[in-house]
Amino acid sequence: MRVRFAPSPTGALHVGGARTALYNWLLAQQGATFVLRIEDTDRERSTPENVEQILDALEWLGLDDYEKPWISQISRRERHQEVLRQLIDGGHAYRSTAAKPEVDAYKARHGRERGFRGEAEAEGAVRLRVPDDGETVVRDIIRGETTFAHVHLDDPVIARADGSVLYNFAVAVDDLDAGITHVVRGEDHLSNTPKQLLVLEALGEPGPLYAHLPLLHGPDGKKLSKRHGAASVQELRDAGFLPEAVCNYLVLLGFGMYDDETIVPIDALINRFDLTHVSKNPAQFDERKLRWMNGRYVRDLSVEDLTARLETFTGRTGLRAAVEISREKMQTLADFWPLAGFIFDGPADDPAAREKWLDDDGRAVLRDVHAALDAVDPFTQDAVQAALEGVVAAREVKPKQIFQPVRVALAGRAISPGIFETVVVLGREETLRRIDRALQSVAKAPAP
RNA sequence: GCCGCUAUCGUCUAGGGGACUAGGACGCCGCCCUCUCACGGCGGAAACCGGGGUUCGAAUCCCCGUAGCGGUACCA
Repeated sequence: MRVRFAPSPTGALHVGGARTALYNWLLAQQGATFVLRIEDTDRERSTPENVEQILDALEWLGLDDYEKPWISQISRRERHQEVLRQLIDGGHAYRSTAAKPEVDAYKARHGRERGFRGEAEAEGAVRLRVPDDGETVVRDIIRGETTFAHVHLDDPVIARADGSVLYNFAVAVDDLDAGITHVVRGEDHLSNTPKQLLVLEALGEPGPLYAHLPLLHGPDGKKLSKRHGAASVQELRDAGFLPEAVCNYLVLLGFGMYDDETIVPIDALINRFDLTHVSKNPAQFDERKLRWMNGRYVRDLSVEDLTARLETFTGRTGLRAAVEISREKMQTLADFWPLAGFIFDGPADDPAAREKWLDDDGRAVLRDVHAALDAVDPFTQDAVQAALEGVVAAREVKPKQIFQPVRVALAGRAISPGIFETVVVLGREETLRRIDRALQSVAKAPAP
């Protein structure tokens, strides 16, 4: 069994493409040979930058154990010309100058549902001759057999007038030469499959087995694109998602497990994945569910691992202590800095929080807390907690009345990791300094 | 227009003639936990597109409609 992933040469890897790659990769883990080929027959759009982006995305996802990738247009020109000549000489294809107007005129005469048939000419583009009778059957593991009657099919153009070949021709010949047995790709290719099969048939070749995956849609039900937010793997990475969560989510988006598990690591998926259980209907990409799933994966990471990833993501170092007290509150890596950045960069500026919690009562509380923490020794979490709870008891108020002013003094906002943990991570000196500063800044603020 | 694919809670899905009072997950609502935000726990609302068949029996099989999506390029 040989499978291949043949993405467009257009830079960023679309999440739909990522899912296709994932399914191919899963098949490879089950024993298939996995081939990667950039399919580019359109004036070499496969720039080194574009190819690198695709390869990077696959590497990030951990799907990079394919056979050495190759680019169709660049390496296959001569072979394509050879097959083209073979088809023309054999009477399976012909040159024709007929374009859109001629095709429309033909259909006006013979009926809208009749496929275009042209006459052989001395020059022009190359069209494949489709038999008038019969049908081409696409054998698909996911959908069963789909039949296309030849009468409805136009003689497809397989090469331009300048001799450069077109996708439906190139992909058929490339798959044939690469010995591909199973083609797993998006459903958008289903309607063009008979053209590819017809090329193969003219060559006397049987054609592979297909598995056309349902398309991915955005929240509005339309094909997923940039305007839906993160539509590419690189955007997902930049948004702070973990590759293992993205893989888990993508596999299950369109693939139903027999049991009811949702969080299934990619390794566990290898044994259970089965093309016959891939869903037939298009799926909407739901970023909220991905966020939830990503949170689960974040919490399963060790503190060391999570710290390393966050240091790469933020470009900062020395994050470990802050990570340890924040990990329960993150869904994505991008959530970390807004939550814990104050530990490193000083309090945030949230006027509403200051106004609410640093009023006269709040300042009185801060003075008590300052005194209490000043006396704590050793400065451990238990001791800090006892000291702060002592203030709560002494003032006979709800814990929140004490903890929130402290939180705002330290973090500058009403949301932060646990207050005892935060105080300990900041240390006595920094904590007291921030409380002093909060008292001063409030005192200096002009009275309303 | 023509050709094709698809159709279960808002979303992802389980379901392959009786086990369906249609199960799980995200999201949503309520309660609990609680120093904020989260996490976690418990509970709840929420679906078989419509119409005909086949059958003792249909979410499941067939047909027709409808809707959504895709293809229809000298794009990939």
